[in-house]
Amino acid sequence: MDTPSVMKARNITIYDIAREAGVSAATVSRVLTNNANVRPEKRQKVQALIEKYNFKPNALAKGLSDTRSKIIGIMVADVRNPFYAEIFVACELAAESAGYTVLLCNSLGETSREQKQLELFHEQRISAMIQLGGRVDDLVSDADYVEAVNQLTNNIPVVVSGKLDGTLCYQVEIDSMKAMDLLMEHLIDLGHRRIALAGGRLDVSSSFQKLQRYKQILKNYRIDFRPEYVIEGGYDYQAGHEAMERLLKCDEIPTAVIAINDYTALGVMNSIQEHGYRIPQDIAVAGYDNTQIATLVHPHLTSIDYQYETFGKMLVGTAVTAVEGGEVSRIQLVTPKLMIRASTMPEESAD
Amino acid sequence: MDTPSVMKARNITIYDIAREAGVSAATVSRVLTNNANVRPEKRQKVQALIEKYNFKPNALAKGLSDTRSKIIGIMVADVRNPFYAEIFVACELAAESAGYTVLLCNSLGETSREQKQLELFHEQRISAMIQLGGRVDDLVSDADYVEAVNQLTNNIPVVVSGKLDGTLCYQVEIDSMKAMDLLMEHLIDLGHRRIALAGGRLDVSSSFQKLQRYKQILKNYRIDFRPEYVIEGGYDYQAGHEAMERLLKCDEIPTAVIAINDYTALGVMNSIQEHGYRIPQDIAVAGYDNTQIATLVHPHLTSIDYQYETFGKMLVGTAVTAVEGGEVSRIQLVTPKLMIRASTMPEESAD
DNA sequence: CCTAAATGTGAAACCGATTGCAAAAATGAA
DNA sequence: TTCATTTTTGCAATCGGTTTCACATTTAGG
Repeated sequence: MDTPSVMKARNITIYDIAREAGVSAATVSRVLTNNANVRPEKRQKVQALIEKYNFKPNALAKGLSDTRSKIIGIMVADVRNPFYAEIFVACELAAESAGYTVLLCNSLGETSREQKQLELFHEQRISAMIQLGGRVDDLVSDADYVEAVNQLTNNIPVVVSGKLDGTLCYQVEIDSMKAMDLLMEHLIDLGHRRIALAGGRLDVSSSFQKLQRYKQILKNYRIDFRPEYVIEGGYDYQAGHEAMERLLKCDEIPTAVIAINDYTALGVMNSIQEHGYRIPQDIAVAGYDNTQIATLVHPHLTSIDYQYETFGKMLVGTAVTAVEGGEVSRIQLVTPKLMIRASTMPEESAD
Repeated sequence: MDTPSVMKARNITIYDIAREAGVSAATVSRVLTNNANVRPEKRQKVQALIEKYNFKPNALAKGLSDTRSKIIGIMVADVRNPFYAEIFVACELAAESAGYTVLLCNSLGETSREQKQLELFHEQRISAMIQLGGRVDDLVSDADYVEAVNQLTNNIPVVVSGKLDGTLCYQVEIDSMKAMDLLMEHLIDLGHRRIALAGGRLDVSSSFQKLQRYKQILKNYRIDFRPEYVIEGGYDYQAGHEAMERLLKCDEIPTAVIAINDYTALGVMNSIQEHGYRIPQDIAVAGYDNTQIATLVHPHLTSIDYQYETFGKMLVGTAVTAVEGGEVSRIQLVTPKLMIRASTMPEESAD
């Protein structure tokens, strides 16, 4: 079945424009890059033709000649997690205004995929890489992976959120100490003294840090640390539900629970409600990430907002500045914000 | 501050390999592309050097020489919507095994962004485009946009889900008739006769189709259509909540509500529960999309599963086949599946 | 009016792969 | 051994831009 009418049109090139304008390709290039000096009349003529043919310079050719594509590779654990989706969109917007394109990859928690994605980035000759979650957040880094990332940092800037020891990465971190401070102070101000933590694996650096700070704050307020109030687990709904089931079996049930993220918090909340307790009157609940879920549940969930827009700008800004040879500090912090909602504030629950 | 030790290493090329192996670049290329006939000993030697230097062919150069990058551009309305996130991941996996890379863009519902993304895709010389949501799902297509897409379809295959009249796009659709059938039959089997629809805008083709089918089924079962049971609105939590508030004011309150998606269903559920009604004993609720939310809420939500893996495979498969000159039918359907959970089945609520 | 400095322009090299073509080498048959 | 094949191989062109460099043309200054 032939389709004569649907003939593929060859993409028009800088030479086509040059020929018709009666100038050289170099001149067209100068018009494109804007900065060089071209006689106004010629510039006009060329620009008119560019419009006329809807000419768009070939990014491949451009990338080939300056040995890098203007693409920033972003690797996240899983974009189906709203936390990463928020960050991705923030990065996309930031990259767009800097004239870069972003390439998203999901590592899906598999080291083999992570390695493969690195190769793919290499093939695409990306300008910089941003990585969040996955390997970079493990407390003990995988030697092979560190090696691969190191090789990458020799060629391009790599920006990570999370620790990746032994590499020359730039770090943009959420100030998780500060986040824990905000939550704990909020709860302690409300009179809570029996505060539990639910979910999170301690071999993940961000979760580990949260626990450290939690202990520190208890000490500052001269509140005894109770090991039975720290329930390790995963990062999903189930983890929260299971954690709460165990907490409800404690001799003294906690009066407040901080979950590792909003999904986990939801599990905690459902467990509480199933047992007939009220939130926040009997038990207050708070989460992390301030995803859409926080305002979808009942009561609305107090959560830590990660300032995605700012975060995205800093990630991409760091990458771009480094690519273009500017000075950027190796490590930067984003200050989180506490979003107080009905799950910790009884008087606000009449929403 | 100079960093002498962090000298950027030039990427090694096919020529470097060729020189050291004592062969021509063409031979290395043949080894790379595998298919040509190269003497085994030379092939060995070349392959060893490729390993040794961790050489990865430059995708830009490759793309330049065959005038297309092996990239599939995917444009979705907003990846923060779990529905699109699921599809994206499915497409990513499918593309990966076909040897393609996917480039994700969010139109965020702005026509101007959509147009700009199209230009960006053009510059990147992508092999194919997949579009979901946004303009392509409007019942009345925007003339400028159709023109732009048409121009694209002259050069590369465009696969859409949703109607985009007046273009030569390939269509991969969820069988939304079938989806409505499944939901309605399920509810009617359970004895429901007063079934309402919540959320969705009727200028969006998928929503419009759902309504058409809904009416048809009512007619088949000789159930009267009640206009007050169809509450138009958005696609978020709020829309569901507001819709239910209105439905609760009807003379005869519906005994079942079908929401336009899971978020909206959640709004409906919360409204019902706030008014002291029980789900599903007093009012049954069902949603669309079968996102993670469906099993996070209480009771778990009956929803339509879009078979993301299959869907992604078909989208990418169509794109790839078309790119490579194979035959694909212009329009294909994915059959959805009903996920029955506690929000419609009282006996299953003891989960 | 003549030179010096500033500006505008094109030819050609280059970026790193693929590929058609022809030469060279290996193979086989006579 | 020789000639006809078949298999391997390398040369050189191509893809579509950017950039350098040298030359041409203005413009300004004395």
